[in-house]
Amino acid sequence: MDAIAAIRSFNRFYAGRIGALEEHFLGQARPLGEARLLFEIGEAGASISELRARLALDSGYLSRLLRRLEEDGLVATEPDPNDGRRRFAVLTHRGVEEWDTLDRLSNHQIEAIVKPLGERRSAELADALSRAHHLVAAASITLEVVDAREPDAQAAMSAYFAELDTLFPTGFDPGDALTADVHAYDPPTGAFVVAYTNDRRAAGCGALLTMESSVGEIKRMWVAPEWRGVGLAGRILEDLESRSRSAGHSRTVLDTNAALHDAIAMYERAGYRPIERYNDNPYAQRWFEKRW
Amino acid sequence: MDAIAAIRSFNRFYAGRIGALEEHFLGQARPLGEARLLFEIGEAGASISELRARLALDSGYLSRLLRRLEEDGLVATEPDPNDGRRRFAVLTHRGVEEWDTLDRLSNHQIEAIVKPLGERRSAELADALSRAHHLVAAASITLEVVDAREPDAQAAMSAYFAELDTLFPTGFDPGDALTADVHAYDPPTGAFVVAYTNDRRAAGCGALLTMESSVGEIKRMWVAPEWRGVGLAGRILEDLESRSRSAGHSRTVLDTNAALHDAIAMYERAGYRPIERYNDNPYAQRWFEKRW
DNA sequence: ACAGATAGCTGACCCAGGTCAGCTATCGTG
DNA sequence: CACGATAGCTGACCTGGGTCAGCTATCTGT
Repeated sequence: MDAIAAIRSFNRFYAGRIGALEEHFLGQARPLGEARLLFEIGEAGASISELRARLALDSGYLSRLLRRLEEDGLVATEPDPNDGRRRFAVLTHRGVEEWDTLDRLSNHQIEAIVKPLGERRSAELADALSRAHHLVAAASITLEVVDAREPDAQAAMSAYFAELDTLFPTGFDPGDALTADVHAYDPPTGAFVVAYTNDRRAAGCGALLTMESSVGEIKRMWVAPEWRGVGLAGRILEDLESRSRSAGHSRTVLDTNAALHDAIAMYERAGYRPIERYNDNPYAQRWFEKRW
Repeated sequence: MDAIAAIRSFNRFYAGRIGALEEHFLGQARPLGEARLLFEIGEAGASISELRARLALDSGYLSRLLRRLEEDGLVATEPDPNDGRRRFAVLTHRGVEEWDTLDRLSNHQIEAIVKPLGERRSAELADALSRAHHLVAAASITLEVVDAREPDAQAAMSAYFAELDTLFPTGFDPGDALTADVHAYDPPTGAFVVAYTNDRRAAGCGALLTMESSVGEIKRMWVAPEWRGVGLAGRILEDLESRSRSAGHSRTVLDTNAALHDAIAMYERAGYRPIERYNDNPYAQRWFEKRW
């Protein structure tokens, strides 16, 4: 794979250049671990357990780091009023000062690297890195089966319906779709899949239900606008199809609105073929199936 | 700066995702330092001093790492036949095997990250990273004054002349340009500047000489094809101008061939204005000056 | 009210990574 | 041939990062 070689060469180069640089300068004022922790606490503060999760640190190790920052007068901890076991860490005035210093230094560091490029090329660099960032983030989206009544699932479906409402000439009325209908997506005969980003935000969803014993129906296929064009819909569809196969279906069907051109094109690319109307969905003008 | 924010956000994300990943997996078989060293020795082998320079390691530390790899039967060292003080490290058969394993693992690791993207998006990612790589590499090019008789300078000029030869309708005959003429570039009245990449390869050059006591002349402005379009010529020109100012000149002049459209455009952007012919260079059709 | 779970802390310990001074063998130069 | 410089090695030492077991205080569910 050429892509892999490119990524690896980038890694080696970039790690040595920028990564090490940042580490080195962060580590000169105080040990890296402490600096990172200081950064992570930030001006908003954070609960200890949150920090432990975000930095993936051992609880003992984190305790010690915190105590050192406390001794240096950069951080103060206070018990959580709602739960006496938990504690909350905030930056002191001096902590904020050091945070600012680190932040400023970090900016200068990057600026120094980028300065020779001039404004136009810097913008190009930023653009290339943003694209790479977005693509890697997209690649690390994972699909999980959740209960369709859960907040994440409900939010995803709501976003989907809101979008349909603006897209369809007649608008869209979800009716019971968020509540009564969702039992059809319960395993083992159905599934509601949410696509989660690295930071646990829903990037899309899709649902499967069993129409007849040998027929699965795909519904609620949706991808958040910021994650379109990275093949996520295809991944969700594939996931639902494999669940359909596991459920013993011999084919999946789906309906869609003529206004959803991209979706239709995607279904066709995925091997779906037009069939006759199989339901009385007032918003559907096209029906598809895929056999295996 | 928006660019800086983008780069920092990328750094944080990327370091946590790919960087840490690579480190972690490299470090599981054997300590990271050893793994890196193994990688760096490579199938071609390397001299100890080379390794020390490339990995920026303390000589004692490197010695110890090497000895551990030797004990594990992965590396063998042999004295340099030409210089009894120096030693050369090569991978043994088992060393090559482990190298291959690490290499393969590294590929799989990246492949796993990239796989969900599909081929087209992977290629896009690779493209974005290559562009970023190239831009950062361009930004870290440094300018150094060298003796024009040195190999690097000679090579850069030769490449320049070879290019002129293909570009000019009449071809180009350098005459004494590589030898007798270069004394004009000797400091303090002149300067020959070579642009070095991170890995000490010449990416371009430029020269300054003193025509009259108050007039500097810019010559031998050249940028290697792979480094064009990143503002390097502008940097070299600026550097030479500042040297000209320091030398007490009140203006710089230069000549160029009408075929070199990009160069002419660059000179104009940099503030150069057309003047009358000031020399009898048979290859020049345009003459410029810049005053300050 | 009590058992078990949870959050955070402490002590003990380990290892990789890194630095420094000093040693030996060899080389290049006058 | 003697001198200083250079390449590499060894010993001694330090620090940061990290793990593990066990402790205490608190919370939650029954």
